[in-house]
Amino acid sequence: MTTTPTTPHDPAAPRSRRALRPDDGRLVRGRKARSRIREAALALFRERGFDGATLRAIGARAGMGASSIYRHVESKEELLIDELAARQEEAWMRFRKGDDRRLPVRERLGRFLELEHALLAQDADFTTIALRASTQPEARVAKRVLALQDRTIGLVAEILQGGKLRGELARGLDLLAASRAIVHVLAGARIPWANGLVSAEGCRASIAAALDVLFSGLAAR
Amino acid sequence: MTTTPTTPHDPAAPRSRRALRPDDGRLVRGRKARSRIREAALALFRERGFDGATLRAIGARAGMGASSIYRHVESKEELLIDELAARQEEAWMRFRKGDDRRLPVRERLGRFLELEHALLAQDADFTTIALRASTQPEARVAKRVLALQDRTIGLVAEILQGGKLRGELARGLDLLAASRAIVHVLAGARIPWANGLVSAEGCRASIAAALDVLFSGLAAR
DNA sequence: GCGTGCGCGGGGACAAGATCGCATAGAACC
DNA sequence: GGTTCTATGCGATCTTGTCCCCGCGCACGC
Repeated sequence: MTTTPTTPHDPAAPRSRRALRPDDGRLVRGRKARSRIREAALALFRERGFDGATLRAIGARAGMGASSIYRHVESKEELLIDELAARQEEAWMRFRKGDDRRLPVRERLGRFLELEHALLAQDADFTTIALRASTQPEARVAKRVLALQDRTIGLVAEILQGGKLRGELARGLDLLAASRAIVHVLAGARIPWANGLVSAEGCRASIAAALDVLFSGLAAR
Repeated sequence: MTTTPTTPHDPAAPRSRRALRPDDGRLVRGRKARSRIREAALALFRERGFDGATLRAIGARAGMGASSIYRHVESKEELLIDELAARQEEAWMRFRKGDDRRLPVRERLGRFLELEHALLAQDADFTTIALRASTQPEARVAKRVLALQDRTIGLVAEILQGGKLRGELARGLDLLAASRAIVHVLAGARIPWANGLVSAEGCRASIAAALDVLFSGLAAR
């Protein structure tokens, strides 16, 4: 997915001339440090929100100075994206586990969105930050967020595909465009909620209404 | 629109016990300063982009120190929101001027989106920043962006309404939900473009495809 | 055993947005 | 004319993400 893997200091793929053995003490220490950082960051995000969680505080909780965090991470946003990616993964796994391809598309889609929503609703910050990250000039982070979104779109497309095969969907339907539209509408509906302008219930209702519109279409029949 | 007008230092509505006459020298000076700031900010945004335009630089060009800017503005984002609002206003005016209510909805909508897009496409920064602003914890800015978006949604709803009256749209259509969906899809489609992951043409195509989907609907007929 | 290379951690510095307390100046009121 | 009130302006300072450079310590080849 990433078009430029030539990052000089990418900790995941060090460009050392002589490859280190994966059980090298230094690498092991590094991995432990990374997981400490992730834990600390997540806890502090929960406690104080993304902006409230200072890198210095995260560093302190992880047992290191703030600047050392940059040995393992390229930016603060990346910490949150890591977490977001992990949660997405989990939500998708959970979806697949309970998924039944014989159900009507509408229902499968509903279940998927339900899980996706539950995932993000855990912290309102996630919606906010994922979006903000996608608007950061630092390309690396934005691209990761968009890649995640692309995967979501892909999953939705897969679900729709099932429905299309069984004739539940319009024949000429552009699956990709449709999936994109669904995902975008979801994101758009969540923004006012993340800003506290709409209740969780209002957000859900808005999404449901949008799905109705999407399924039946605007044009007169 | 704003639910909390009790800001202690809101320059637009000072809560002085004794109201100042609008031609009070201080107020006049303040107005001039504000417009100088706006000019300087806009010019620098154009020259160096939002992040490249330092508050200190803006202040210098406006003939004052950076900190003084905060006498007139609550945050850097607000400067850009001002500009965005002005452009929205202009785009809407231009739309209304050339609008013909007898045209098919689809066409009217297309023209509207065209103008809206031309407006934002002037600087890719606008899409990015408007979106980023809507994710800022500072409620004031986020709310202004969302209010702008709400107005856009309202305008789209108005356009759709015309089509509905003439039977071009589905009878049971939820106009508000539909308008929201359209605007959200637009925003969603613009994000990858603003990040340079999709060409302007790709973005436009994606929007067109989404509109197709929206109009004809997902479900089989 | 011993240099050597490399990953890691830290202190300090920097940039830029934001805040604070003080100074100024002009208007209003006596 | 003097006092007071208040919008404006400024310099210093704070905060926080990020960068730079140094020292440490461990693994590896000799």
